[in-house]
Amino acid sequence: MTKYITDQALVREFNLSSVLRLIHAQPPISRAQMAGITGLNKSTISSLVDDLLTQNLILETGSNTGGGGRPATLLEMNPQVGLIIGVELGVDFVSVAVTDFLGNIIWRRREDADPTEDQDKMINQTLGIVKEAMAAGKKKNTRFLGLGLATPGTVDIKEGVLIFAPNLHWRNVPFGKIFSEQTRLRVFVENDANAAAIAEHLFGTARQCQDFIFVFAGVGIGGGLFLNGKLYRGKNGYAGEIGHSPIMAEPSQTVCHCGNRGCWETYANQYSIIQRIQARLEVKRTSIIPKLIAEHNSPLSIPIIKQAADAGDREAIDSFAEAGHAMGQGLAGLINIFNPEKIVIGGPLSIAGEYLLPAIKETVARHALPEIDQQVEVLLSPFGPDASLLGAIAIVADDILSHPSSIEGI
Amino acid sequence: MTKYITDQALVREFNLSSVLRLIHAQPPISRAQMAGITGLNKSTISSLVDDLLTQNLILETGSNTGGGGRPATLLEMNPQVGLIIGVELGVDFVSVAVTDFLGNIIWRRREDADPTEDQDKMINQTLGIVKEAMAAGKKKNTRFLGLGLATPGTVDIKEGVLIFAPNLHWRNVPFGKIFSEQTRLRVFVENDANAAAIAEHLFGTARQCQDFIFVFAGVGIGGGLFLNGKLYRGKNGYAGEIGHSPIMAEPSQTVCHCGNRGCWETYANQYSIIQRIQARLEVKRTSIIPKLIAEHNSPLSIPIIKQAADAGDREAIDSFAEAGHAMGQGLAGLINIFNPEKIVIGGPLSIAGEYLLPAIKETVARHALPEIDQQVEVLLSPFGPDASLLGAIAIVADDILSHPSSIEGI
DNA sequence: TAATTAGTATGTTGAAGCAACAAATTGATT
DNA sequence: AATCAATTTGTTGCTTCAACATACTAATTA
Repeated sequence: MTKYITDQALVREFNLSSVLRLIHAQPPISRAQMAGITGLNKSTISSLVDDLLTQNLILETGSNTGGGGRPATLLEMNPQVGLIIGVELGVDFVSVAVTDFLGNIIWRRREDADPTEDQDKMINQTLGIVKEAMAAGKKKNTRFLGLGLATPGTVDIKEGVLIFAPNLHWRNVPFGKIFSEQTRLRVFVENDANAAAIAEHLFGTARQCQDFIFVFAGVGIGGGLFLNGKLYRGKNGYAGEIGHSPIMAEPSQTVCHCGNRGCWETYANQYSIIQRIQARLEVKRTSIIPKLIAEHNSPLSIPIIKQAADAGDREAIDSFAEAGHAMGQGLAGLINIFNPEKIVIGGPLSIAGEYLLPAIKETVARHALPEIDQQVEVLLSPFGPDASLLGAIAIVADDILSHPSSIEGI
Repeated sequence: MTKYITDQALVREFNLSSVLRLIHAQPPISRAQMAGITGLNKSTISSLVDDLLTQNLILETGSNTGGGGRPATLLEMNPQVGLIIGVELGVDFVSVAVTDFLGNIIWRRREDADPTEDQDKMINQTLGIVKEAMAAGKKKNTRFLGLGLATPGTVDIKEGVLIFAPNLHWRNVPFGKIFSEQTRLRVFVENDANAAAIAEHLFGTARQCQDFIFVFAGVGIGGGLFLNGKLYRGKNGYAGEIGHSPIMAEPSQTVCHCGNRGCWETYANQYSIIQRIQARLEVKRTSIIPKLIAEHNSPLSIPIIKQAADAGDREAIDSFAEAGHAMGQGLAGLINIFNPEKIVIGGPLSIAGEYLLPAIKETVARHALPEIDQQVEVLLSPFGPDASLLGAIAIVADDILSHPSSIEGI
């Protein structure tokens, strides 16, 4: 439903949030600069800044004695205002991190996990790590601002319930309730790709960016759509299933788990790369990959292929390039549809980004409409495979940036 | 850039707009009901409604003596507040309409035109029709609220300039300047599919709908993306080029004018249907279409094929179904990406909607992810081939709904 | 010392809330 | 049938408080 402005308190909250986001996005910044940017009166800005200083959300840090006139007092975020806990539930692992308010990691742990085995077991394993995280954070002598949880699947973000995650085979899991009862923290739950998109907007490579798409490349290919300056979730929160669009490729398509043939994600997910390598190795044996597999004593994986590519292995490099071309074809379609400012690629596959990106860009340029293609920047997430973990952090920070006075109650 | 709330006048304007849109969307409605819906105080609503009554934007119409208690005074839009002129520049025609504030058509005219011949000539032809429209409107003894112009291509809506229209081969045409100088009216310019989407939201089948996609099917296939309750234009206004996504089809693809093979729009635009019919007629001659072509003494066209289908002609019906299947494949991809509430199909091709829609729905159901497909409604625009003409009207009405006090100056 | 820019203090404006009230109806009670 | 309580709608007058305007002080450069 549409949001209506009601009383003056909401106006205050809105402007407080605008000023805080401005300081967050373009630090350091002075009161006078912000008055210019926002159109708000100088004295109003001063009053809002006073509030934020009182709440310890921001700091006065030095002064800018640039041109003539009185030097400006510069303002920045206060990273120490409190800690945030982020949890990423992956398809075969759990990651937990503790960060300051700016997303700087203070503590982290990652464990393998198997969601198909037992749901309660995996949740308890996660809760165990979270409790360690809290113990580590408590040494910092500050408070926790909240806990964010990113998970594949559809999420009812208001209730904090995972509605349906096909990859985990989970339905209706009340993460919000479970984690807030166990930690006594405010808990936010969000889809992994959506969360990662918010992380890029707040901490990453899409700051200031109103229109971009985060592409989560891993077991499947998912998307976080950040449009008109906010996340787009669709009618029921399913928006962003970009991996099941067809691409133009040779007719011998494998059947996607969605039942169709030709889906983009069947050509460019991590298994497709592994299969491609395996097929190549059966024909040709000049690769160093078999040796690496033996050394690691583990099945073929993206990190191993990456290591081979780093050593100059042709098979590895070519396979990544093939996947990059498939990815580029899918992206070209998205670019035509969205005319985005940026495409940001993250997730497990992005550790091989340096090998994928040239192929991606080349294919995008060939298939997207030239007028639109010239406007878009295709980038790798600075968080790589941790994009959703940082996303879990980001959804907590984002809530505070939206409602600055809410932290009074914490 | 982000919109900042500044002074109380903006809050007033915002709430005035909220109340006006509510009356527009759910008439008739009482002050008390609106207080409930918006959360604004009863007395605030009364004050806002007084303003709108003074401006003649709304009317008190009867009272609702339903349950116990004092009967409510019901409010509706005042269609007579002023007239709107809409102009659609098509690839081979010009349409002009005069409507009241609710989009009811009072006068209209459509003429064939050839944009490739001479740009000035086509603009003068259009201006001529607009002047007739104004003469017709002046008899109604009311004012004009503005003129809207819908055109294929990319538009700088702030400056009212058509940046680039590949189908017309036009670049940098300052429609806003030209038409406001010639008519002395406020002029709004918008892309045809975007305008049509706004028409669906205000007057058509997507009222109240926050997330829907308008599909303009004609010479090409374009999209108007209405997301999170507002139009999404992308970084440079190119968003909505949905027709160049590939679909899964037999490998013998024709080359699209964009240079790629396999584009959705090459399988489902109006020429593709005409070609399909021609190919069938060369093989088989039991169709009534050759007879109809002779009767009309004009080349094969969608209306003729439609007429044949109405008469039960197999070739016509089957060709529409084939196009519908292609359309359904393209829509399935969009549905996965957007999880929209509705898909609304309009434009020239939609006159054959009754023959296309069953095939579209069947194919969508087969190719979209079931979870998402169950949420979407695929509909025909009630305005059919006039969707963009009504769109031109709608962008004027929408501006007034957004800024109710702006009409004081008209 | 003048000019310039940053930020603050004080009083004003006005949008919306609040609470009490008036208006118009229904229905139960006398 | 007349009356009165209950209920819902809409208005009036007063209060609150967020932002503005303007005049001020502060701190720097030339």
